[in-house]
Amino acid sequence: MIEKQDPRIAVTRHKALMSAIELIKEKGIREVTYQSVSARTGISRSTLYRHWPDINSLLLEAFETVAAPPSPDFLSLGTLKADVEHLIMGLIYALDNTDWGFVAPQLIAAAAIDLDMKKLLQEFVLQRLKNSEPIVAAAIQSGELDHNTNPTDFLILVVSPVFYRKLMAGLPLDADWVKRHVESLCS
Amino acid sequence: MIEKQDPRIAVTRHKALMSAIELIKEKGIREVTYQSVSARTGISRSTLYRHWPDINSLLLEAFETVAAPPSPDFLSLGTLKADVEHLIMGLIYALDNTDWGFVAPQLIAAAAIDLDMKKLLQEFVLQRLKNSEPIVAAAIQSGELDHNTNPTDFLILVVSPVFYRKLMAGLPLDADWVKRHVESLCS
DNA sequence: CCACTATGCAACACAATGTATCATAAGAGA
DNA sequence: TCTCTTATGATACATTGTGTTGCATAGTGG
Repeated sequence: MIEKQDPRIAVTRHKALMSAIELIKEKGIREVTYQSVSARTGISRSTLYRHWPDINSLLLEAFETVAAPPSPDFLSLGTLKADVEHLIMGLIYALDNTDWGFVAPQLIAAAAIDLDMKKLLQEFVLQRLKNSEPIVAAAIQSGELDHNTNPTDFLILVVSPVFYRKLMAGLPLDADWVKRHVESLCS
Repeated sequence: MIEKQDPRIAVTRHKALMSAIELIKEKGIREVTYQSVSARTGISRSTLYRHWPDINSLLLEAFETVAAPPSPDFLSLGTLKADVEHLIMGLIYALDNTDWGFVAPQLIAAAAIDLDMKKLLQEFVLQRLKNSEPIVAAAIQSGELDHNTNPTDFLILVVSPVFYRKLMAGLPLDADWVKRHVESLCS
């Protein structure tokens, strides 16, 4: 049973959330205020207060919007090496080009402080890992991976260096590194 | 040539920075204001403004204080497996028990926005990796690792899953996992 | 003891927060 | 089309935080 409601609500909420995401990306959560969102969107402050009782709830919903459930479709490319490379290339692209990529470090920080944020981030991350599990299953099937390989462990071994290099070490994620990395995991 | 200066300055700066670190740990950088630091320390706002012209410079120096250069001493335990396990256990301990551990996610977020923060984080991370390179060198010497193993690549493979599990996936870092992880990298 | 200066205090203009009231404009239903 | 409902915008207000300044005080070094 879907309640019919004023379409203006959806427009207002969407505009405010998009604006919050932009602000998070560009200046960090410190700069996300009722004032700044109001100024960017033209939505009056009083309206923002009506929709979100405090800034944290607005931030949480903005993060939720970005961390929408990813597509679970999977089609093996034939070899483990190809599948892993495809997974990594997709991740690198996402980190450099999508809202999720820019917002992720801010969400990591928020998750360290706030339990709701922590839950949101964890569920998103675990869902993504789960979506990639067929890669491991296929490789076990074909004998490329040992039959008692832990899918989560293996996938984390694949993706975690990407985050580490990008968010912490500031090391390049170029084709050369991808090749080395894939080689070291699928030999 | 060391300038002799009023010892009160050092006391004031130290108290303020410690307070800022506490606030970062507990509530995130959003809550670090001249007001909150002043309230916690008893230092008057005007004094804080004299030492740091804006909040970002205070935050940066607080992060610098936490990310002090780590000890570069290394002594091999005899086997690669033992050295890697020691490295990981130390990292897990630090993440759970030191200022650095609690502040790291906030610094990751700050680094994604601010260039100075980025530089600070990267230099710290790269220095830590460098400090652990003797582990790889010793293992190559003993034949436990291939002679053309890239030290940085290998060490990132070791430590990045710790950060991923702790900061993103919220997965346990218990003895069981450490054993599995070490086993999968040093076989 | 004196000169120096780091700190604390008070005052200020200004901006942001959080709340409330009222008028208006847009959508829903007949 | 007309009316009822309600989401929004405008305004006002008390409160809190920011950024700055001037002055008094108290601790430091010579």
